[in-house]
Order: sequence, then structure tokens, then C-alpha cells
Amino acid sequence: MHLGELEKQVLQYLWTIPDADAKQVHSVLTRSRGGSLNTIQSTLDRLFKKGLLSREKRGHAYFYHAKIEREDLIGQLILGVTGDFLNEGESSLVAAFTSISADLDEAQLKHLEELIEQQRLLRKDGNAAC
Amino acid sequence: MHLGELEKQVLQYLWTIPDADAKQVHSVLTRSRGGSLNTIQSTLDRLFKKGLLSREKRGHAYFYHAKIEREDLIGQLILGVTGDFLNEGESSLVAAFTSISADLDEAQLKHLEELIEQQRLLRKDGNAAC
DNA sequence: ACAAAAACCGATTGCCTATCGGTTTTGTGT
DNA sequence: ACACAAAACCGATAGGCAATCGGTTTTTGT
Repeated sequence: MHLGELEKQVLQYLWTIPDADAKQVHSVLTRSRGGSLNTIQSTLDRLFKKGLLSREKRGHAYFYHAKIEREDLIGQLILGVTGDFLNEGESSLVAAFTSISADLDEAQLKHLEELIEQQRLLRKDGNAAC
Repeated sequence: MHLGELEKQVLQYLWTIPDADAKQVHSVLTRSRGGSLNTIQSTLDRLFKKGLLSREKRGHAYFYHAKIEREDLIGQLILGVTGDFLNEGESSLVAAFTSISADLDEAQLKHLEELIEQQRLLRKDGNAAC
């Protein structure tokens, strides 16, 4: 999946204001980038068709809502862009770690370790619960 | 940066055979997908212009060589596709971990921990050496 | 029922990859 | 030096997708 520039901005907005119609999105984004309301409408529609937004009619307008969490989209984008390069049983995260880890500070390394540990616990609990 | 389907295949090939001309690449890829030599040539050229390949003329033909390691490209693609969504000081890896970690088995979790530790050591050494 | 608001439709532009025919350039062997 | 072959190079075309927006149709509140 590929996201255009405007699509990203719209998603960002809907992660902060999790429920908005085209008019609202437009009134905010127009300040930094101009453009017509129609453009926002078709972008919202495109995102809806891509399954990234849900919508519900309230009064005149559709109100849109991000159907996917920011972190999950990031994960999905990573898988999409790296998938073709991975070998059987290889993970993007592990493959990319060496190249990206230099950007991480100690706090982030530590955070990652905690997340790993947390993931392990989650599994034990998950198994136990079943 | 965005890579097309053929571009990915060409890169993959040049990671296994790290020095090849258009004819060679074509003779291999043509089996699975057909297409003319010219198509391969322009794809190699596009990758060259994108800075992903280097080339050197030997005899009649250019010989191409991947300028970037697979892991580094994966890293770069990840940063490219997630960059717009990250907050200040946030890392794609950490942000995506929660969403992706479920795909990892224990061996991979362990591997990741080792890489983290390795990264720490690298820093100490790096600092000491300066 | 009417007016306003928004959705919907269709066309256009711009960018990029893939594709390939045809021309020009460049090596190589004699 | 020259001719030939091989490859580079150029240009055109098609296909896909995001962004853009004007105009028409549909929907909704009064």
C-alpha cells in the first residue's frame, strides 16, 4: 500500500481529532497547504476505500474515523515495503535493526528491551488463558 | 523512495550475484517474467540514477553492483515510509514493535536482545576509541 | 417543497514504473 | 583505420495512482 502526501496529513489529523468531517479537516489543512474542500473529500474517500478510515453519516456529512492505530499502520507499512526482501522466517525488525539501531539512544534501547520482555509475558499469559 | 516490482527483483539478483551486466540479469529474469533486454537496461539505469547501484564499464557493457546492503536498504525503506508519522525523537522500530512483535518467535526475540546488547558495546568501544 | 449542504462523478494533471523500437555510440578484431 | 557487433542511449507509449477541482445529483433540515 502506498500513501500520498495529503493522505498522510489527513490520517495524522484524524489521530489527533478522532472524528471529523471533510469540512473540519479542510478548514485545518487549508491553512498550511490550501486546496479545495473537494480535494479533501476525495482523499477521505480514498482512505475509506483503502480501509484505513471508517465513516458514519451524521446530519449532512460523513464523519470519518481512523480505523487503524498509528502504530499499527506503521507496522503495516513496514511489512509492505520490506516484505519482498525478506527471507523465509525473517523479520523486518530484526533485519533492519543493525542498520537503524545507531539512531536509537539508550532510553530507546531500554524501551525496546522492555517491550520484548512484555511480549514474552503476553505469550505466557496468552497460553495460560487458553 | 519507491521501488517498482522489477527494480526489486533486479536488486535481489545483484545481492546474490554482486556483479552483472544487463545481459546476465536479463537472461536470468527472463525465465520467470519474460520482457526485453531493453527493459532490464533501463531498470538498471533507473536504479543507478537512484544511487542504489554503482557501475563500471568492462568491455562493451556496464557491470552493475549493488551499492547498498540489503539490510541497509530495508532500514532506509522503513525510515522513508514511516518518517512522516514519527514524533520527535521517536523511532520506527520502537513505534512498530508492539504491532509487529507478535510475528516474532522466541529465537528472534532473543536475537533482537543480542543485537541491542551488541549495539551498546559498539558505543562503548566507539567512545573509547575517540 | 425548497434551499443549502454535501456527496458523487468525471476529467485533467503530474509523477513514476515498465516496456520496447529505433538510432547512435563504442569496443574489438582484423 | 575500418567494419561489424554489441550495448548504450533516446524517445515514445501505456498503465497506475495521487491530487485537484468544476459541475451535477442527492440528501437533509426547516
